[in-house]
Amino acid sequence: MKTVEPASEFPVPRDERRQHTQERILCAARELFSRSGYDRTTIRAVAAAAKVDPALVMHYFGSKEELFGEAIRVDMEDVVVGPEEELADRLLSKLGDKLEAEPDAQLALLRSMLTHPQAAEGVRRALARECGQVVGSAIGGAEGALRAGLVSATTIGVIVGRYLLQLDGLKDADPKEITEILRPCFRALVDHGVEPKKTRAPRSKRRRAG
Amino acid sequence: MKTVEPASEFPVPRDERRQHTQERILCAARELFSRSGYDRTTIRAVAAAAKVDPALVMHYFGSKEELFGEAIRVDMEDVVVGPEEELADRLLSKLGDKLEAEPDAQLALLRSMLTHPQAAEGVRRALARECGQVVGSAIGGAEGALRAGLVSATTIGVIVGRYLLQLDGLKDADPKEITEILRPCFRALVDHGVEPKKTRAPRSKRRRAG
DNA sequence: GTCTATACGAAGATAGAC
DNA sequence: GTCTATCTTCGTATAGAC
Repeated sequence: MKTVEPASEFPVPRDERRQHTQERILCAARELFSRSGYDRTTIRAVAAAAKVDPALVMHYFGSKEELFGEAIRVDMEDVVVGPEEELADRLLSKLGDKLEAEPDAQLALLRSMLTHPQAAEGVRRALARECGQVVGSAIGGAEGALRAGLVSATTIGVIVGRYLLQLDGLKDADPKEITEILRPCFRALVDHGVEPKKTRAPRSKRRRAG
Repeated sequence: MKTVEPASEFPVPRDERRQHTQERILCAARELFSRSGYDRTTIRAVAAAAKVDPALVMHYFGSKEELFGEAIRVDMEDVVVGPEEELADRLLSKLGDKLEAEPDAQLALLRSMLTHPQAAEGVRRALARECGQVVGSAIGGAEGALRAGLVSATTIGVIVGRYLLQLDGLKDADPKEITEILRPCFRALVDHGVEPKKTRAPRSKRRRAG
């Protein structure tokens, strides 16, 4: 099979074509990986979806693992810092973004996170980066880490529940409404030792530090 | 390979042996399915772990799919009902049980829920059964379903984060502490239209029904 | 650079000996 | 009832023609 080309009208730069082809393969790979997970996605299927030869996929990416590695690479360089008492809202806002966007790139990662070690590691890293700020706001380090873990767990649970498990009340819900309902939860998880401002004190009894 | 037997001292009832062997296979299957997921678990590996011949596994269970179906079957007949204002605590209590127990049977189901449709359906059903009570407590049906979905998502997120993803602050945490920190979250999610008793009113503005 | 053909291995499933 | 041997299919990966 040959890549569709307009016979030979005028010379398209090879590098451009090549890059375009690679991108199409990657796009197809993301699509299939995100839909079926790593194991059930075959090189052949990716090649077919990208309208190229299977061997070409191997030629470009070397192996299925490397293709997967490229497909799940998602640049996450947008950790916004800010006042501590707004941390919960910042995290919620980021969750809201993901709920609006249907993050196709991230779904490939999430779909395989339970069965593919590399994907699991990627998720752990992404979560640690995003929710890591929660740790610092703790009184004792251990509880801070736990709270960060719970924020991570909630975030993952919502995205997985919506896009992957497609839970009934969640899959068609309005992202705005989701984040609004979750706001008290995030605040309760994040704002513990922090002085309450417009939010009421989340807990009645204090916990000992350490 | 033969199943280890004491030469032939006295006749062990065949049905008993058979049942015992089946149980050993199922146990090995659960172990492997929960560790590696459906796709990466092979009949051969299950047979080896159970110290039986691969063909015997097929003989007993018919196919890999059916074996999986048996392995993930977990009787969940313990939906406790009770006063509505304690619903959040009941749900938390059940979550606490799962966090204490390391539910080996359920992990097989959870591990494959993102890549195996049958497992996904099983999880959806289990969650709906457990968290379905939340729906009824809503003012408008849609928001109730959403809240039930969010409780489900949180629950799944915590268990997945602890046992499967093994998130740092979560994997070694004390279950008691986890549920205590989550309590305000569950209350905020569940107790919305409900008259607050010992818990403060979770929201200030009312929502229109329908 | 692109594609055809194929090697190589592994897995699920089956047939039939004992 | 239990196990050996094998069939079939399908996956990744490679070698080499054009």
